[in-house]
Amino acid sequence: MADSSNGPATPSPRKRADARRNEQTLLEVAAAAFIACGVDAPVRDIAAKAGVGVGTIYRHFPTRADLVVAVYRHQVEACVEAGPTLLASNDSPHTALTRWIDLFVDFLVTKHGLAEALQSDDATFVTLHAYFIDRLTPVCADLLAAAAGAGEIRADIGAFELMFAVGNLCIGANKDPRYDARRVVALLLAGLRLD
Amino acid sequence: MADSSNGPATPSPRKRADARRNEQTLLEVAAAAFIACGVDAPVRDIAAKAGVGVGTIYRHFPTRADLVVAVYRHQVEACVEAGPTLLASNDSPHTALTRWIDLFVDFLVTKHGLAEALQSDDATFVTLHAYFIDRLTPVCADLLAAAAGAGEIRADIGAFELMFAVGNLCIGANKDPRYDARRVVALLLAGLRLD
DNA sequence: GAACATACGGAACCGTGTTCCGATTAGCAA
DNA sequence: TTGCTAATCGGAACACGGTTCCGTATGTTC
Repeated sequence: MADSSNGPATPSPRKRADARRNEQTLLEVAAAAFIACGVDAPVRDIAAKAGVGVGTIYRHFPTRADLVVAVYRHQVEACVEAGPTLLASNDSPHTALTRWIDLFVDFLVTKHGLAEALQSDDATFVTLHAYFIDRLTPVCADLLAAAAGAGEIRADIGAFELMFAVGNLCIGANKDPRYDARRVVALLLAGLRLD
Repeated sequence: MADSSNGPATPSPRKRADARRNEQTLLEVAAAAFIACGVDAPVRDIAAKAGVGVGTIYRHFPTRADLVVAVYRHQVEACVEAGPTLLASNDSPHTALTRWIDLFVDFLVTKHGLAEALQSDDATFVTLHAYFIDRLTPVCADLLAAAAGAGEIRADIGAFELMFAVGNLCIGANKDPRYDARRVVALLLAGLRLD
């Protein structure tokens, strides 16, 4: 579903040159706006900064989720690919799991408002949630299975549940210095250990 | 600050009779609306169901947080009082802590949208967050200190951080059957254990 | 029952997301 | 180069929810 539904991902050569240019500009401007205002950056602001009308945004990215996914796709895919790599390069699957979760947490924590958006009940964001789950849950499942197989962790937690929990723990990560998402996530992973 | 700032808490006899009546009606209607639509229930809806104008709501509860706090005050206070009680009635402080957190999780999970609101970056809700933290953090701190003192848990987590984390884990608790906030919170508490 | 303060209602305003259509322009063929 | 056509654009207009404000209504007091 990822690539078949939304054209924006694959800059098909059938598109007009100005359309491709606008799409590119929008991606850059949106990335900047997300850093500045979070993923809820007003549509009009993004349009204005990109020098286009709001209609142009909606034509390229029908929902906000489409835009967010387009902006962060590279980083999510990098995270997907890091899973097997970490598993191969670490003796302990639990270490690999921890490192991978760290990667994910780093990603979420540095993207202002992303973790919040992932849990927003706004219908616009269900696609976003689905994308993250679709891509990352299988990777997490492999890491979990490896760690459980090695007898390092209990086997009674699902990949979905873990991803969901970690995502939640990243919400508001930069709001108060007394809260450190990384530390709490580490605690959760510690709770998973068997020995 | 809790009682000095917002009249709604103390039904001062200086208020007009119709005002007190409206306030009561609003509390009841709001409670029902929160169950039906979550704490984001449209102001106009609540006003309409209560048979008053929107202005009346804003006069009694200037911010949404005021209304939410008024609706849930009793339950929050019950949670506050449960802390010392549990500590007294359980041999193991860790058990008391676990039970108390369970209470808190139950409260959040059954209040549609409350956990989300607690972390909303909407300025309207910072007061709500502050109220919960003000009331519950000290209780949690006592439980943590007792458990740490008994050597049952590590001492390197603050009450604020734990409350924050638990609150976060309750977000979206009823959204997907694969995610069980209670189970994940239990895992987090397990990660705290020393044994 | 008159005068006053208090409280009420809801119209109006504002900021955002979203839709829609007339104007514009890239791409192409003659 | 010029003219045609379809793809694309821009932004006005609409929808919706929160918030403010003030003329009106009503409880309260004397």
